[in-house]
Amino acid sequence: MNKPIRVRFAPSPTGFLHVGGVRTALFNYLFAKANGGKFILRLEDTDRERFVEEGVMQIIESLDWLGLRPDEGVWLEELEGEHGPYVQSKRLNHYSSYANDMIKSGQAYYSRTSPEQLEALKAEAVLAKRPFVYNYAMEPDFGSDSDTKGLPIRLKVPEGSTNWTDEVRGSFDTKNVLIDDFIIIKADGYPTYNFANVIDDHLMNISHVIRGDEFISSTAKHALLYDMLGLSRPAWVHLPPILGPDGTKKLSKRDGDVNVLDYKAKGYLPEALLNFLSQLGWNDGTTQEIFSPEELIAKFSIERIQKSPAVFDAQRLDWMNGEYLRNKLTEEEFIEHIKPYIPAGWLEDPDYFKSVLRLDRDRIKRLDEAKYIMEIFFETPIIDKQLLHKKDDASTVAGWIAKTIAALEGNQFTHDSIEATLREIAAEMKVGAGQYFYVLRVALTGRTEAPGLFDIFSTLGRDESLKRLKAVI
RNA sequence: GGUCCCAUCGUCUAGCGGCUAGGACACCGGGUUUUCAUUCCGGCAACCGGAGUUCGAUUCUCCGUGGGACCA
Repeated sequence: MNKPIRVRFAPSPTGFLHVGGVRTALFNYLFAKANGGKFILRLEDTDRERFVEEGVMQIIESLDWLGLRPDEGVWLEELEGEHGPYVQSKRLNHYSSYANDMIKSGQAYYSRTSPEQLEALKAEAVLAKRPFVYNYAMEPDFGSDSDTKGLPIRLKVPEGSTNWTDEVRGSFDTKNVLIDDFIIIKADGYPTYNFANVIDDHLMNISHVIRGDEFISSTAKHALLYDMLGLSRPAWVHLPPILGPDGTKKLSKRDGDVNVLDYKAKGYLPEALLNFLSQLGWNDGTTQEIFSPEELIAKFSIERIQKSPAVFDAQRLDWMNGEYLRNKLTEEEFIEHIKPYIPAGWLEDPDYFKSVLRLDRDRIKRLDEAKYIMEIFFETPIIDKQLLHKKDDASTVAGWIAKTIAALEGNQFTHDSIEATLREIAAEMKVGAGQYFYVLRVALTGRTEAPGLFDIFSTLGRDESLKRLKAVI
């Protein structure tokens, strides 16, 4: 009785995979894995005008980075499966075969309305303030002309109504008079989205259609198609939209909803991004915030998918990424992750690199920040004199630094010995530690934010530290 | 213009008739620290409005308002 669980992610390669698409892919993936089902990747490329060649590889690369590997369908090489091909442009024979059958049975027809006539009909409807719903009665009389070449095929929508159930929103009931005789095969011979989608989901044995809620309004058409073809319907699961930061419109490019590979470039971990996205429109009902991919699979359920939209909050993503960076990686793993973001030369002395990393690791929220944060330990900083003399005049500062150099020459140069010496000097000069240490920090790093001062000294070592101090006086 | 969907802190959300409406991000204080970050403690902050149902509504129903999606 129960159909095997088979879900698909079916993007159109019209651009790059973006955040909304990833969330859809993720929920499909989680549902499949949670139920021992199959996750299928299908490409909907019948919109030839908007097709982007690189789009296909970008989608695969993105899913691969995220670890959302399909069980079946389009992939780098090896995948595919018994229901292929998984690219719609290679499945044209299926669509025309179904369409022809529907014409024979009178469920569909070749439409002879010209674009001009169509426009006129629309204008008429607008003028009469009536919704425009195309139907068979509007077809022009074509007499004995039986040439059907280059004509689009329309569905002949029957009377009655179509109802269907969404697993998260409940049932919908649409009067068929509101559904127009939509085109199923375009004049160029390609199927429309609505048609190809249904045929493929049927042929590929899809049990659950999990997709964005922008498809709710076309689902009645899909349900109708299944019924007319006598096919059993899948379960529909529509996901709430992800809105941009101001909450008034869908997340767009302007809000950072760009190629997900940009998130990789910026140094987000895939686990963190998935964790974050999993909470947009779903939660497990507890106060848990951090979920490993395995936990998500174990806990995911359609019942807990939200109805209301979610706003994409980049700050929360940054926080979560920081959590992963700090707590979910071993030192070795962290180093592996950070490599692409830093100069290779920094790793020449692994022990030194590790000692720097231990000071800076908790400060890194995104891997692309690592270079800036760590570079003070690998490159001679440029000192802004204005910054150096911000709190005290140049001669005072020079005096402090000279004294510091002298005192540190013979120091053992451990964190504690440096601290003892510097505090002694501060007391001796009757200068506040905050003021004095500020100057040393700037002299050493060129910055006002950095790790602890004594850690900087001891990590840099005596030679480098003194060299930097001497350079500013 | 038509059809449909949604509605708890600024944001992600818990709640499924009776709670001081909970957690997290952000923000603001304070401790730790020489600074930023980390960390710990504390604080600010929400049930869109109006009817109805009910002994009792954040929760159920209806209307309104607001936001969104699709089609045109």
